[in-house]
Order: sequence, then C-alpha cells, then structure tokens
Amino acid sequence: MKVSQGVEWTLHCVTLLALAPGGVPVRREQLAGHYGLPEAYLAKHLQAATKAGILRATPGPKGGYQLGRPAADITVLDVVEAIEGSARPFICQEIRQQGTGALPPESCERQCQINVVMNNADNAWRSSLRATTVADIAGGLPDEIVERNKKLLAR
Amino acid sequence: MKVSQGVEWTLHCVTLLALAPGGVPVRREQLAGHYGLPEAYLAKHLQAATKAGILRATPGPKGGYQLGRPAADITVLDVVEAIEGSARPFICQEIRQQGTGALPPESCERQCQINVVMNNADNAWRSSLRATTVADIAGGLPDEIVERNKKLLAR
DNA sequence: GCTATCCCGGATACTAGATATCCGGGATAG
DNA sequence: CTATCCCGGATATCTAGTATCCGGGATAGC
Repeated sequence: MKVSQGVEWTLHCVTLLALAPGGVPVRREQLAGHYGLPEAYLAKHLQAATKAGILRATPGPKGGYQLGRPAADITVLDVVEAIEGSARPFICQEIRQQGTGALPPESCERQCQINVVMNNADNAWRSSLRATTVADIAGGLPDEIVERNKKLLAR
Repeated sequence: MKVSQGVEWTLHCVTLLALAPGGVPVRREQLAGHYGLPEAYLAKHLQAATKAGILRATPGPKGGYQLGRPAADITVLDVVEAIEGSARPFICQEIRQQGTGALPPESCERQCQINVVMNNADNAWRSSLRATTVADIAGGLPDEIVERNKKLLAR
C-alpha cells in the first residue's frame, strides 16, 4: 500500500491553481519551480490531470495550466484517480478455486468473503477522499499563505 | 495503490487454519497445496504472520502452523499490517517548504492540509479492516464449504 | 542419543511499476 | 512568421514485490 508522490505533487499544483487570480494560466515551469519539483516528470502528472478534465492546458505564449472546472467540483479522489487510475487496490485471484482445496464453480457464485471485506475498506477510503474538494483545501489555508501564493502567481 | 497478493494468500490461510479441527497444526506444504500456491514464497508470508503473533509455528514432526490466538481476536487489519507493514500509504514530502514558493517553518507548525486529508482516508480504510475478524470471515462461509475444508484438513 | 520431519532466516534473482529525462511535433499569441 | 508552451512517445533507472534455494535449528518418536 503506497500512494505515489505524483498524487501529492498534483494535489499541491491543483490547489495552487485554485488560488490563481482570475484563473489565469500558469506555466509548467512556474509550477515546478514553486515547489522545487523536476519539471519534466511533473509534466507527466499534469498531462494525466488534464486528460481527466481536472486541468485545462493552453499551448502557446500566455499559455499554461488552469483548473478544468470550479475548485469546489474537484474532489481529492478525482485527483488521486487521475494519477493512480481507478483500479481497485485489491484484486481477488480466486485462489479458493485452485489447488487441492479448489471449490467447484457452483459454490463460488457469491463473491469471496475476503474480497468483500477488502472492497468495503476501499470504498471507505474512496468515500473519505471524495468528501473533500480542492476548494476545501484552498479555503483551509491561512490568509497569509493564500496572499503569499497569489502574489507569486501574479508575477 | 495496490495491496500485495501476499495479503490475500495469508488471509485465506489464516481463515483455513481457523477451521482446523481442534486447532491442530497444519503443514506449510498442505497450506500451499490447498490453494495451489508456491510453497517457498508462501513461507515468507507465514513467517511474517508468525512474527506478528497471528500464527504459531511448531517445528518437527507433527508440526506446522496454528492460529496464534482465537480467530475472533485476529482482525483483517492485523493480517494486512503483518504482511504490508503499518507505514502510512501517504508520506508528506513537505514540498510546501521547497522551491520558490517555500513557506517559512513558522507557517508550517500545523500539518499540511493535504496530508490531513490523506491520513483521514487511511484511517477510514484501517477502521474498516479492523471491523472484521477472521472469525467473522470463517463464520460467513456456507456450511458445505466449512465441512469440505475441515475434511481436507483432517487428512 | 539418533533420525526424520518441519520451520527460520539469509542470499539471490527476476519482474513490474514508479521515478525521471529527452525530444520531435503541434497549437497559439502577437 | 516566430517565439512560446504543451503533447506524447521512447528511453533509462530505481525500488518494491515476487519467487526460489539452502544451511541451520528445533521437535517428536524410536
């Protein structure tokens, strides 16, 4: 169980973009520099977020990244799934149907109990992530930090 | 985000041991054969479970694995943590303190908002896994399957 | 004691996914 | 037309999970 750092990077970038005055585009280089991240690799994650509709990318001069929709409509889960995919973390291999103790298919119409438990936990995790939006995170920042970031983005 | 297959294997084995008549030891070879698993690798996971106190291993003839404590006192989370470790899946890299937008340490006394959200989700996941015990899983199995497995273990 | 059985734990190898970089191509503003 | 800036494929590296093997030690039964 491990959440990739790309999720952290993208969450920070998306939150920062939510503070951009007037939602003006921010260049990739500026985003990477703001958090001291490798621009080339960050690009991959921003691309994924763009493909998912979380971000909107504008090419050319004056271009850059903006939020793809209002910050209040972007949940943390949206970002996580954009970067990590939406596959379940536990995939039942149906080993109950293998080996000398293999159960016949007719005994396996119902899902494996273990699979149910693991999926329930995954649902709880996702529900928790879905309950918070990027607007919530941005709104929870102290005013001084918001002002500081806005000032940096304005340059 | 991915749960290793070792967790699935160990959960199945522990559940099976909960069905062993009289809690008699079951050999590793038998466990591996029951589910068609590679014995050498399964050994690693069983060792980890033993170290965590979930299983008890007896060497020598008539030896094998038994539950280390009553099935009702073994939660699914116990097994997951025995195999995967108890480290949090999200580790905050504090990138808010790096790059051109770096915040001064005095602005970072409180945890990063993003870290809080991710940890809350992790807590929800763990709580869900803690709510089910191996006894629950074993008890949820249809009688025919329980009987079938008991018969195989008796051999 | 002696021996057959069975688990422990370290060493090793392979694989998949995450991390990281580069570059040609295409879109846009001025 | 040109400078700017993102897209997407190719490539390289590193880490963690998967998988196997073997010498060592503990136990039961004779």
